Amino acid sequence: MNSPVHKPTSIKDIARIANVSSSTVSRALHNSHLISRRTAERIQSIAKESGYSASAIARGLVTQRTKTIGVVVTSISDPFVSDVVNGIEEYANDHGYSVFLANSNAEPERETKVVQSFSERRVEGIVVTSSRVGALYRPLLSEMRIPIVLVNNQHPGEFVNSVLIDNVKGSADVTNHLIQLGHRRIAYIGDRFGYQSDMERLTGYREALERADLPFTPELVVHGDGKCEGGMIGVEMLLSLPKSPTAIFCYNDMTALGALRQLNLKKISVPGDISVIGFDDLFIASFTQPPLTTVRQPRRLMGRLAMESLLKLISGEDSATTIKVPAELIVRESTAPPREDLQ
Amino acid sequence: MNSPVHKPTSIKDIARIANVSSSTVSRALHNSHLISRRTAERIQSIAKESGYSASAIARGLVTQRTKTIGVVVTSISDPFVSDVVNGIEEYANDHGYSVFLANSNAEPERETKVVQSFSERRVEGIVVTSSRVGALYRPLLSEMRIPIVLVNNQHPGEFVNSVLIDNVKGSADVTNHLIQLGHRRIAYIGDRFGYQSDMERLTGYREALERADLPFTPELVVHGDGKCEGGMIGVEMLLSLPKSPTAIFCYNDMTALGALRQLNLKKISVPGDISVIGFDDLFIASFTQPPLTTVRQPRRLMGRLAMESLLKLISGEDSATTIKVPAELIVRESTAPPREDLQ
DNA sequence: ACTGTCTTTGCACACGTTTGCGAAGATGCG
DNA sequence: CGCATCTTCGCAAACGTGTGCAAAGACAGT
Repeated sequence: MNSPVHKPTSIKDIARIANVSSSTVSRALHNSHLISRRTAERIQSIAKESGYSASAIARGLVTQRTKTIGVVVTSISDPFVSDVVNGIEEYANDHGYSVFLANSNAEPERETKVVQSFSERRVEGIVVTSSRVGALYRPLLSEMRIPIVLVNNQHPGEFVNSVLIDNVKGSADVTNHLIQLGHRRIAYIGDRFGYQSDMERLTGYREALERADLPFTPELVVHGDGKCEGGMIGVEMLLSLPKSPTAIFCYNDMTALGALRQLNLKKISVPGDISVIGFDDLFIASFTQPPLTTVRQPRRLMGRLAMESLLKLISGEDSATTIKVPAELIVRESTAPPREDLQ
Repeated sequence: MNSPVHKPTSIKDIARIANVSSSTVSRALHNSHLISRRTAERIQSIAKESGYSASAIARGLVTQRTKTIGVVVTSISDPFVSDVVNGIEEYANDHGYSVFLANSNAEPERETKVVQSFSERRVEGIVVTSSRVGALYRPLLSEMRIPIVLVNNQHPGEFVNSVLIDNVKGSADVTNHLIQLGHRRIAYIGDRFGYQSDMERLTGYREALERADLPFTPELVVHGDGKCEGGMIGVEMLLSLPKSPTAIFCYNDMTALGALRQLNLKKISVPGDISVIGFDDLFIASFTQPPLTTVRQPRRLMGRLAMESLLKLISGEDSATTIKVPAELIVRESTAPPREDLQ
């Protein structure tokens, strides 16, 4: 009646019922060829009707393989992160792995605590997404020898495997798209100074200009903050130039959102007067006014690739240390040829 | 050099170094009062410098407590879900629990497989968010006696604990807000027929009308699909009425998004000609044109409450079977008094 | 009938930890 | 000094499963 702890049926219980040894039961449940079909089926039916559920922890203890991995994220609320985790979980689950999830909230001490916990749980691998504290993993990694894969890490050291987006190529695609539309004065609103992804996107922008024999104009590059406010301020700065740009490439969609809002406030038509383009293809990008041209990161794919890479590491293969995935330009309605009188 | 599997140092290794028994080491690491301070400190320092990491699985095997819980979600990519999970993970982690995450993709067979996996992993509890297959858990629940908490489940059976949003109250708040602004013809664009949350929101809407002595007009209630398209079609239907409503209450923000889009297409001003209001307070709600008045669900709080409830169940307490959390009206710029000539 | 091979099963140990119990030593009290 | 109590530690069992090895039985070949 009131049994607070209900002991699940074990392999020994079944052995007793079937009148065999526990090792026979273990083998029968694994369809070992060492057991005759008759007794195997008999044991399996007993197991089924007694509601047997094998203990993964006992198995893990003896096999030394837990079939679990840990993923640590800054915040699962971040839409980018949750999509990546979606891909990781899917791939992991399809390969018999369960995943531990932990938020770090970008706090280093919490991050170490989480990794320590994963270590005690004997996860076979770890994937870290969007963390800025990559260096922190070096001692832990070498000490406990757990394979680690980073995805879109801000400071990917050479010592770990990682999958990351091809920022340079994606950014060049954006710029080329604008150039082909006829734009010649193209601005860039970046993130805060020093972020690797921001620098890479700036690089792509400059390379594309150079290839098209267009001049690089330092005044057309301003810094935002990766958020809405930065986009608004960035636009304000660009509009105060003696000659405004005809197109604005924003570091990410949030920045573009701010840019759109500020342009709307100023009664400047998009894309009639100025074209705007973002990066990330957040859910919101297709619902702005006008729908935003942007660059899509294959987030779920990146998660799957990270997990695939991790499984290779676990099985002992030396997989490629870094995987670079292509970004995809998504053309919507916020970009158009420049007004003729402004060209 | 090439040791593919690196055995972590165990309690026995430390015992050998410290020249004591393994049980002494175990107690020393737990700061047991059975061990003298001197030897305890000696052992702890040895453990630290040898990089010892206790095996949670071995511990779990003997203590019969894994300190893990499982959370199964339809999709972690859903912003509602990811916020709830954020709250769950935070509360769980603060109480020493690790969480397994698994997507069900709303596929029943995958859901059972996942729960089976959790069972084998000997999780101490399970929380399920936004699932429609609640009934599926009854046999599993009774069979393996694992505490389960549901959050915002579509069919919360009486047999499980659950935390859910107060749809009726939130919906009544919305309707009252519109009534106080002076609206008398208020429309409702619902979800597909038969969903519990939709029916509850409709109930709140009707109750508020009744309390204000306003008539309930069946033509003003149309069905959407919980998505953007449903909102667009719903608006179209409402505009074809002989007398259009002056305000539209949408089942959720996505529906409201569609409504805004369609109204914009028809050159109908919001909130000048028609007020629009949503439900959920998705991230996007503050970025629409105009920013959307809506109802906020305290998603992280719901996650924390679910985990708190689950921990009580695990410790044997009979916690309240259902927790109802209040929704909060967020007034932005998509609602205003009706045009005087339309009142 | 003897030997050898193949099939099927059980014994025993291992995985790494916790914990009840007993024992040894230290200490206190009369 | 005798005895009781307290402190500190080790022994051994247990958790539930997997697996090498031996053994028992079945069977075929000579």
